[in-house]
Amino acid sequence: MSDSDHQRTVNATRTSFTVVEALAEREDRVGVTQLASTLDIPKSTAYKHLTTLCELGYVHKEGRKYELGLGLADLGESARTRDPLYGTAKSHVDRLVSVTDQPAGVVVERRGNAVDLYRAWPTNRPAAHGTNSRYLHCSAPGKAILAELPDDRVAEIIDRGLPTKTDRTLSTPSALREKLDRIAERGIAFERGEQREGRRAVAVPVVRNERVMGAVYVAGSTDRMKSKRFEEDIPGIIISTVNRFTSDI
Amino acid sequence: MSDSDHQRTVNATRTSFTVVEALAEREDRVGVTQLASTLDIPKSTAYKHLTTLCELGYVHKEGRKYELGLGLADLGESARTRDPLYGTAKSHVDRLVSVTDQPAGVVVERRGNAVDLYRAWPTNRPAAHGTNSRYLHCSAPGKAILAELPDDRVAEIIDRGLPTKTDRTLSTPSALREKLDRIAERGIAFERGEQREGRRAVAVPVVRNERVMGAVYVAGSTDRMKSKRFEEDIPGIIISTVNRFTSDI
DNA sequence: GTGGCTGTTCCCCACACATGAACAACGCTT
DNA sequence: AAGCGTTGTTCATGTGTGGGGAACAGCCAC
Repeated sequence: MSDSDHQRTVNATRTSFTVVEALAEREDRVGVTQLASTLDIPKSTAYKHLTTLCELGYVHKEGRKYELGLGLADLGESARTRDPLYGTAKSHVDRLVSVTDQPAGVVVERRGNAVDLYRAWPTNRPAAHGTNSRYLHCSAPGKAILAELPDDRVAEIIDRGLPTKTDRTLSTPSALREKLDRIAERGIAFERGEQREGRRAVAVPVVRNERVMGAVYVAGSTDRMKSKRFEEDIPGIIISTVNRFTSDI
Repeated sequence: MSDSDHQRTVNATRTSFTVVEALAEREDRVGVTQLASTLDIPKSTAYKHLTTLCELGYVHKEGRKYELGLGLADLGESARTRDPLYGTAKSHVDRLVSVTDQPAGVVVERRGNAVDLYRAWPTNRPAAHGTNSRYLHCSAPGKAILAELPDDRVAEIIDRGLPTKTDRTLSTPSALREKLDRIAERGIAFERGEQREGRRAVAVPVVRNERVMGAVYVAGSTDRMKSKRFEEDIPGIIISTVNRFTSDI
């Protein structure tokens, strides 16, 4: 597959994005040599692509080190707000935040990872940004989506590994599969400190035409989400919210 | 410049991003032929790049039409949260929202456009997302940044045109330049329905080592921002906020 | 059915990308 | 301050590949 595809695709584009992705994964800035060696490509090639990406504004050069450029922020915003779920779910997420006085959001899946389309926080108690897991298996919205995904897709994702984030993370295929069955039955997913100690969440998948579009969640610290509120009230609110806008997509 | 640069940069990458940018600018999905004709490139070339970008997850193919993919959302988030201003300003913006009970944010400039690094809204009254101007000249944070930018950069940006958004937009170079001088003197910028009818905002530039890093703003509808609150109270709050974190960057 | 669109594939050649090696610039150690 | 290792940058080259035209196929409207 790759051999025939390579014939009809642009290799240079691929390497350029490999460079960008490498920069995205690193926390710190990085030099040409370092980047080239981690990607196992010649220095000069890395340099040429970095220069090109700089010129386009998607990579930023600070001194002799490179990092992600803000051009990507523009593109990313365009991509997020373009998704059909964004437009329909946004106002409902906002209302969830008001009603529950807790952070809420809407998540979609792409290539086995969770992507936040939109999230909002209660004003006086803003939560951390960018801390949500990219992994599906250890978050409420991720599991809600997984439970609705076709079996072969789930298998693919499981095969890529189930990293352990806390000691409650479901990191074996069998444990995860069993949980997903229960989630599919009930139509709701819970997260109890599986991606971060002290964090809880409830999520409901958004299904349309038998395809899962994403999931809506409400999150919060364990002390704000316990017993009936966590297990019944908030689930009920989310379910009715999702029902409401699933019909009028 | 372009001729010599073309020798040491990757053309294929450039066209790939041209394709992505074209998709970002269009509201609707687009087909190969249509895209190729607007970009004035051969169909087959457009097709090859689109296919490559699809494979990488940065473009999404729905039926026979193409649109931006969610891979860009990931990269965009990485880029935003990586900016030094993001980390330092975020919590202060959150506090501005609490204190003023109005939307606030932090903006940086890239390539003559305004990019929102972070913004937040009061819980019960969430504002529209993605509606802020990409233009610098008609928003409070944009003007705050312009006022601190070197003259040649300002000239470049003015040369690219000053689109009129409302009848209050400063759309002539002389009017804008005059205003920027006053903003530079006072260290604060006001926006009075210049980018959208009924919207007001106050912004303060963040300057470090004589270089402008970005601007922090508080926005709101005209009826929530008038007289002393608009002209003195909120400006004072923002200035003291910015002063506080400029010192400990 | 038919015609005019699309998207997709084919194929070939110029040429621009990938590459290693040479060069220059930095910064650390002494 | 000088030297040396490291890094970034440039150069030169052949070869793989991206660009582009044109042919093919698939859709939809009429």
